[in-house]
Amino acid sequence: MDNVDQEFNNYWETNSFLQNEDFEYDSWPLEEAISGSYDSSSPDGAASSPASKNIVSERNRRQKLNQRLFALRSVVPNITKMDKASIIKDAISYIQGLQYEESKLEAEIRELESTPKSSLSFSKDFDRDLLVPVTSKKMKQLDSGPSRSLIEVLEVNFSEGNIHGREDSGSECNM
Amino acid sequence: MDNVDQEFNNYWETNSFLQNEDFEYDSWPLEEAISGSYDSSSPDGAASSPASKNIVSERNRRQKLNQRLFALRSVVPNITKMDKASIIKDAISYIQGLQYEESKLEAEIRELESTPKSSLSFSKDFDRDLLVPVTSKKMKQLDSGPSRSLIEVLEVNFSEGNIHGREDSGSECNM
DNA sequence: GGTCACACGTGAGAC
DNA sequence: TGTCTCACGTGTGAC
Repeated sequence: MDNVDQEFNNYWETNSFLQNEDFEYDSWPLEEAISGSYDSSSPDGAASSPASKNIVSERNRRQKLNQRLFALRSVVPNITKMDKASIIKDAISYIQGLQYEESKLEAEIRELESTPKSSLSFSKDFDRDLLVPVTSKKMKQLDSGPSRSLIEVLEVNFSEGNIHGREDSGSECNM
Repeated sequence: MDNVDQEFNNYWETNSFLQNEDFEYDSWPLEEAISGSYDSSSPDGAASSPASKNIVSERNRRQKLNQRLFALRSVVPNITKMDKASIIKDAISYIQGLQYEESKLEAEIRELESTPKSSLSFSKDFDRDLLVPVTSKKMKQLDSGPSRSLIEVLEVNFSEGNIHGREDSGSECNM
């Protein structure tokens, strides 16, 4: 069922070639994580390469975007393809399905909490059976488990500490 | 704090496309409307499409990806920044928030349907206020919910190269 | 021998 | 001043 992942692992070049074990100074603006296979060859003494810095910065940005994309992929339960566009497409479908279902659940709760207990059980069961088989009638398919991937994230959290914290300018978690 | 509220319409170049608010973004037509006056001056006699075809194809792909990204942006209610990485970040946060909230609502419904009416309303309201303060459709943001730091953890996980897809193994422990 | 999808480096533009 | 983000074209590898 998850053979998609290995396929994915072959498909994209899996640019995981960055050693991330550089817990360094608390401000991490940008660090070149890739071992430079090309020489700088700028004999300017304290030569911070003018153009090479841009290159590594760009590469870093690109990598960040890919990581985000992977994170998005892992959050969406059913991904069909690994195309960087299909990932976003599935994510959109999934979001819309969740929104739809959530509004429906909310309406159901609202109705259910303000209902005389006579007709309560009837309408409840009806609605619930209606939306269990598939998420919505407009979607093609989506929605496996409602909240399973969050657990996966949690278990990732066990194995690994937080490293990247950049660009997430000041927002404190409230929990 | 972090509110960098600017006019974001000028940031990216062309945001004209992207229809809104109807589902079904699928299978859009691909068209090329660029000025194809690139002469590659191929030394070969037959100048069919030596490299220019690749160029237009690549450009088309890039445009498709941007379009998907805009679509993703439009379905996420609260977008902080327009950075192509922040869009995905907010989308992930939103998805996780929706998943969490949806499971919560589901549990609530389940509890509510199999509960005598006496203690029903009490526990319901309690649960709702406790962990979903912004449940309604007018929620201010559920971005900065419990799932903010999880994205970073995921990113760390990906950048480490642990992309084997082991993450999808079903585990049902619910917090 | 084609297309598809990708990463890469580079110039431009916006802060 | 520099830094950041972007689109672009090009080469490569996988179907």
